[in-house]
Amino acid sequence: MTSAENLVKGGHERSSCPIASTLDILGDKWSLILVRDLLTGKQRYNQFCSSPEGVPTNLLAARLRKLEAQGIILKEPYQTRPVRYAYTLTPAGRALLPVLQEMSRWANSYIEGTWTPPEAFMSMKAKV
Amino acid sequence: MTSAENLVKGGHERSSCPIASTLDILGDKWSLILVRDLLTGKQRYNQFCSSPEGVPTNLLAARLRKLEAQGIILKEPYQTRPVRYAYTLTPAGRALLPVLQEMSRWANSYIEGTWTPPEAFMSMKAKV
DNA sequence: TTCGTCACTTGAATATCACAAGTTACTCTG
DNA sequence: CAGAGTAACTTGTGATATTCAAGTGACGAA
Repeated sequence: MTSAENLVKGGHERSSCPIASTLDILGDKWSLILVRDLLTGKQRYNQFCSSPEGVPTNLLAARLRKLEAQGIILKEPYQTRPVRYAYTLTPAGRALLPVLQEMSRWANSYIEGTWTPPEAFMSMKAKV
Repeated sequence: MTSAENLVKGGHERSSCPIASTLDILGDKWSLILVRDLLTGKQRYNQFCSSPEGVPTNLLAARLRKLEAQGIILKEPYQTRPVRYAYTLTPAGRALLPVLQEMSRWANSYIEGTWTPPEAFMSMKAKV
């Protein structure tokens, strides 16, 4: 059972369709890229910046803010002096793993030239 | 094995990551809504228009064109006088079913108020 | 004191979006 | 045959979002 504090905060959904609602929250070019990076161990602003897709830094900041507000990621300082932040996935964020795995499977089958993710990623189980 | 004619035509991908490549093709607010409608039996322009999300007609036309160009959907006249068109999914399009199923599962667990899709949809197998 | 790094902001140009209205081709009704 | 209706779009306009480049502030190291 999913308790209330694990729920994502949607804004103004277009409909109650689960697919449409998911897209309202994650349906853009960058959000799921960030979730991918977080699932594969990246935690810091600079690490996201240096992913091969090259997210513009203002969009990165905006997306991180939005995903945090929605309860998909968590921002915490992991040191003071100077203060540095680590971003991590909430249970809701980690639960997106199967979506990304299916996307990978699809791309590997239907888009030429996509690399196959590490076996570790494809066989990973979301521990929520 | 997937033969060449079943492959999707990506434009200029940001990277060879299968997730990023998928998002380059489908990472917007409307494309997967259309795939959902097609998977659930809708075939015509007006039917897409009347989905509860209310896609603007200019975007609908643009997305249909794009998805057709990418090889995810097929546009065929199903009658002449007057000519009327039916849109259907290609094998690549049908293969997106598991992605949508996982999105539904995620939304049902983590977004409050989403309706659960018909059992028929959730247990459907993509016959590619 | 100057340099570099991290984590962002700001600004300007461009692209995309939503909303409303119009168009074309045809059929159907009276 | 005039007028209304429907399907499948297209066009125009203003708002919003995205990209690209550059700048900022806090700190730490040399």
